[in-house]
Amino acid sequence: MPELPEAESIARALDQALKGRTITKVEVFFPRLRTPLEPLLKAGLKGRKFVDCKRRARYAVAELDDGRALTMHFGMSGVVRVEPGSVPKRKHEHVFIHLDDGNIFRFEDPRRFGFLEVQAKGPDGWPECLAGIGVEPLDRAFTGEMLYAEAQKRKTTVKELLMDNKVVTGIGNIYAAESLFASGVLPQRRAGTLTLDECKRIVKEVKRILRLAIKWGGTTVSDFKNVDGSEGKFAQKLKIYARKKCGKCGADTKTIVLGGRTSWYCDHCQK
DNA sequence: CCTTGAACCTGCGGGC
DNA sequence: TGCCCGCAGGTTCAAG
Repeated sequence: MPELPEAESIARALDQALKGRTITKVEVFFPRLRTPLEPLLKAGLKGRKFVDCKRRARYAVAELDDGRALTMHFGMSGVVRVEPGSVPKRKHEHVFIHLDDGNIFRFEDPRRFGFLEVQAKGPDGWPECLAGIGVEPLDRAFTGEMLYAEAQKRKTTVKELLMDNKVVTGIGNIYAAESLFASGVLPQRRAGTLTLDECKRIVKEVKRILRLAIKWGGTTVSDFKNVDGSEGKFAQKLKIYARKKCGKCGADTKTIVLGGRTSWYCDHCQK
């Protein structure tokens, strides 16, 4: 599923496709995703206009002209499209939001781990469900010093720390693996053993890889599609995730399960 | 507090 | 051909 680069690609595309469009009808074809979908039907969306769409963590937040926001998360298998009504409904498309230009915003999600709700905005301008999440990895506040301070407090591995949304948001299984590989740090290293220099290197690589992945439209492993239907081209740039051979030295990669997730590494290139 | 493991789902590929 | 198992970009909740 979409990690930060995929959510960013979706949010940017939706900003273009939805901005200024008025909602003419909402249809729901399944009772629930992660949460029930009835409230969406009863939210009074007809006649509301989209103002813009932004990303926060792995959420895309489409703001409405009444101060509320259509807030979405893509779970493991969520795909969003904006297509004409003439395109037949796919099997796992659970929500249609019809627009005044004849297009339909469609939310497809086979595994239904996704999230789609109309939320009131809190004092910080973001929907209430986003309160309490960690720092944005591309923000200036995410520094080597900050990561080092967090690492000192914990007994977990560095990979689990990078994937902890309460610390830093949006880094999932793919980009944690790629960032640690690029940093030369083993994913199973205890966070408390990291030096400040290593934390600085990890932060630098996280930012570089996320920016690069955004540039390539994210990573498609199997399900993910951009709003225009294209695949995430960063899949071709992966050096370690789901690879049999290390993308740098060519040695056989190894895996270890950390926090319940398969973690790929090269014990020659990472220490 | 923190850490761990299970649960929520469908689809796909591999082994038999 | 079909069945069973394990696994997949995430998040949340209960239990220790």
